[in-house]
Amino acid sequence: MTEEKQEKKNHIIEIAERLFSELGFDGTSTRLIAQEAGVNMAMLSYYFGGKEGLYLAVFEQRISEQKLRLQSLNNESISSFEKLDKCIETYADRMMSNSCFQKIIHREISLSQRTEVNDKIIHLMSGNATEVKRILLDGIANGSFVEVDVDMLVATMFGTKSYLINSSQLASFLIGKDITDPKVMEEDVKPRLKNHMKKMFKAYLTNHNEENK
Amino acid sequence: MTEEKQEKKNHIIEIAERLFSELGFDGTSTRLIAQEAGVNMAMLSYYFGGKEGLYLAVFEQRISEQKLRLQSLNNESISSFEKLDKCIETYADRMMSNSCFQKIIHREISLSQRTEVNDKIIHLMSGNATEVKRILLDGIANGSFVEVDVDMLVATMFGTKSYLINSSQLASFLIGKDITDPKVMEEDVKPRLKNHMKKMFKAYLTNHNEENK
DNA sequence: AATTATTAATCAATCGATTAATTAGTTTTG
DNA sequence: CAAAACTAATTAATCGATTGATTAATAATT
Repeated sequence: MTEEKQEKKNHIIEIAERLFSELGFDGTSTRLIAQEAGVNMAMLSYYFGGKEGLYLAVFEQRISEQKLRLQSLNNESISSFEKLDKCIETYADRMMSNSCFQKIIHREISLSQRTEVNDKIIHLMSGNATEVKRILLDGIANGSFVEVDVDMLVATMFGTKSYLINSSQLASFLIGKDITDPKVMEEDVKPRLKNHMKKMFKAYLTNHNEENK
Repeated sequence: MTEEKQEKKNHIIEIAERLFSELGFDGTSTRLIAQEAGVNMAMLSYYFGGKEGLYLAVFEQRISEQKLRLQSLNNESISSFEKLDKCIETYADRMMSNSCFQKIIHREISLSQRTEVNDKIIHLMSGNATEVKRILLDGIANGSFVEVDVDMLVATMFGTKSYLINSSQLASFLIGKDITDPKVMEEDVKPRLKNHMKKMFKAYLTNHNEENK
């Protein structure tokens, strides 16, 4: 059955994604993946052409879901502040789910090898960064926002979220709760992150009392 | 010679640090380390007891330098704003150097294994986070700062810097320059990061016009 | 002479990948 | 409709390569 086969492939991808995120690419053996997925090791090559192919399949699977709908957001006729808020909202919602994939992406970026996967990631992520940057630049151009270092502000936006996901052990210590617990993440961390980002960005982007120096 | 031996050990550690940061722990073979360092492979076990021991040695080497002198800063009798500025300054200076080690640390945290190394990192990094948190809490307590979500703000501080270092490929695209170039990093990125962080933090921590809702 | 440092060679273990054989499922054919 | 032929899916076993580690022999230093 075609759909049955696809289900099995998806199951393998799901397992592989988790293991890759926990153990890294080199740290995850095909034997372990096969064992955890409950399939024969040869199936990985049969389905995906090998370990590298499976790794790529994980990205193919997620990368479409991952594309933020910021382009359409940027075309809406709403204020720059509303765009920014929606952007923060969307990003936080998206990023908190599939944290496994986020970890893989982040680790893959920090290494500088495996160029095929790397190129895909860079293309995807840089596209997102560009959209956020445009919202900020537009806001500055139409006078809604004060002039700030846009690049650094984008780094702050992505970096803050990234810290909570990728340094979850540290963040858990900082907050005093186990961030990896989905309930804590959803009901505590996510709302606080959204609120924090919105307030801080607004305060910074409307701050007029330090024009000199 | 004891010092000559120590020099050789340090040289190996230096090479290993770079390779671990570029290729990851599992992705770096002992043969490659020995080759790059120009020593026999057996020397790694002879000196460090094995690959894991060498990995630990990298941390032992760096972890002392890594400890920020924030405790003393916290005892100085200066304003909360000055403390915060100095904190940002110190952190940016420290973090931009030895970015290799920073990458290793970050990757090690995002994985959740290799517990001995992990514990050391968590202990070190959480200590730093606590100090920054205290500066912010003190500032709020004495009325210098507006009440904000301190934990999230600490995440922003560490996350922004982490983004520039660990996602340097993305950040380079964002900024339009090669961040990995030390000259660019020192003369462009670092000053901008410091300036950005100081202004944003100040704007956020002195913002009084949105108390409602 | 005795301890330390260094080398080349080799160890077992594990890696990803592939093979040949077997089962299951589908299609063709009488 | 059912037997045969064929294709796809799955398995166990094995492949060569590479891994980290260790050995026994040699060189250097004390």
